[in-house]
Amino acid sequence: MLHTLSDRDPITLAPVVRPHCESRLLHALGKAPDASSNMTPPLRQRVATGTVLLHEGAPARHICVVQAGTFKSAKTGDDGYEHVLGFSLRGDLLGYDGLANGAYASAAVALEDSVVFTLPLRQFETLRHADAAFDLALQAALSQQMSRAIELAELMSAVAADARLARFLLHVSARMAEQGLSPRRLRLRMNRREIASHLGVAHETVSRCFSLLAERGYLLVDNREIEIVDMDGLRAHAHCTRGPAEEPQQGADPSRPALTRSSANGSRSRWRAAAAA
Amino acid sequence: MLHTLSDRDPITLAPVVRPHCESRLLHALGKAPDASSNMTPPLRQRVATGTVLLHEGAPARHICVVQAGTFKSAKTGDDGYEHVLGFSLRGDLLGYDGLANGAYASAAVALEDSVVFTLPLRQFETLRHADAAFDLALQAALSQQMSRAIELAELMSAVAADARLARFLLHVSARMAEQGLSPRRLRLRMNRREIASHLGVAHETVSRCFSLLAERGYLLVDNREIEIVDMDGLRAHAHCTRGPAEEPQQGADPSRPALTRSSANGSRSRWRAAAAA
DNA sequence: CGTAGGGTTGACAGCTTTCAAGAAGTGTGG
DNA sequence: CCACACTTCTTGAAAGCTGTCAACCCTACG
Repeated sequence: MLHTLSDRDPITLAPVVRPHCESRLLHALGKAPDASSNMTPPLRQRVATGTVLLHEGAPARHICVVQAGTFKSAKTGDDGYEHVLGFSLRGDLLGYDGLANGAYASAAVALEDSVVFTLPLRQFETLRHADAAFDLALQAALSQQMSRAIELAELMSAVAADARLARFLLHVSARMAEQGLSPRRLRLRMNRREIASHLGVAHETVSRCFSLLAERGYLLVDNREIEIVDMDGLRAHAHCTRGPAEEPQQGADPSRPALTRSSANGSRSRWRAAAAA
Repeated sequence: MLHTLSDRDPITLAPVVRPHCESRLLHALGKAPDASSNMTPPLRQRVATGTVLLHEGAPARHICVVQAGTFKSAKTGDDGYEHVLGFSLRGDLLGYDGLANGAYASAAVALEDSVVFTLPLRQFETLRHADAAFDLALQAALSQQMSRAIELAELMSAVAADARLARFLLHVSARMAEQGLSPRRLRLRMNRREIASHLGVAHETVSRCFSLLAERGYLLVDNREIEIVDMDGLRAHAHCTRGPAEEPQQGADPSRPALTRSSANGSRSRWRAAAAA
């Protein structure tokens, strides 16, 4: 169930070359399209769930921009442990870490069916010098990426596991909002183990923290479907550097009965939140 | 004891404008100097220990390149907790995270008397387009920075505190080696609290881990003077994702008596390592 | 229908944090 | 030069949280 793209032939699944792709690339990078597309258009490439788009350690020959979908960036240690560095959405660059050493420093794996623009490095350089708009968009994307790296470093810093998870969810929520989606209803593309690896905790702990945040009344949890019902509460919980968020009054708020036990019964009430008892 | 540079007048301490500074900048960025310096030279600026070179949240008007010395990048939370994001040495860029949002995402503070090149953003853009060598050097530095960010994210990931410290020391060692300095004798420019913040642990834990690594015979520790005496052992200790490095035989190796108790007696034997008892 | 993978929860050992105190280093002023 | 204050570093003890091991439920899939 895990496809891989050969390094020699990175366009394996469904290469679709379209006119005006460059404008779309610029759009994906967050800039208004530029009419001066006199370059050969970049390749638009579909990537199926589970596909390894970039292999860690492989010679870096391409730079990719996520146009749709979700990727995880991961690095596998000598002991086989996979460390998830981050998740990439529309507009994010993949493979840029390969410029320095000529080889990708991390792998990129599609977590859902996705679409990327693929630029050979040579074309990448050419584009940068020929198209000012592209260069600016790139520059901005890079800087953004850098701030995001900082933000994510903060996420993993000296806090309790539940606060980390809260920050992670707020981060995801913010990115959803950036793309015009609902910041409250999240559909996580990654499993618990990947979240755990990203946050630097055990996957069981992630599970427990989801339960805790649900108990507190901040979330409704149904597997990967998350609904944030108390954004401020979640934010408060995320802010506490240490300790359980300065005495949350009582364990569970009686005024907010909230549902419990995932998938107890049918249709819509599969949410997990707090035990009424 | 904490100087700050005004945002309006960033050249406060000892502005020294020299000819051919651009070549030196390129050199600092890791590239061979280019003879075609027809630009106004960037400003070379001395920064005293403790000076805040870039203020978090301040409008981003400059990009700096570290020419000599050490800086810490830090972000202060709403609760006043300072999170140390990383340490910057010669060739590293400071302030690049400000390009995206127009304001610096993190502060940069000198940990020792240092020297930086300061480029106004406008000049920065001009330089990039006019000087291909500069642009390439910048690109490489950015990519390097990105890989470094990944590396550091790895450092903080799901491992025990002692392994984190081991990784951190190996990281510092490698950077020292990059600059032609000894990879074994390290002179840390940051205090325990800053290391702790960077690693995401309590500063007491850092202290204890130093003691542990010294006990194991990997290090000699005298405050901020560190000597790595068993690089392979340290590396092995850093590699273990979890657990105390698969049974280190016994607590202390009798064949390596090693010194103990810092500053017990005079001259050179102030190293701390293992209790002989 | 059986298997495999994902998610949740419990129990316990272990590590880390926190609180507290002491030792050592640094800088200032008398 | 010494005393003093302040910061940094180290160490101890107790409490808390997290990791590990294990079991269970559910869904997807062959």
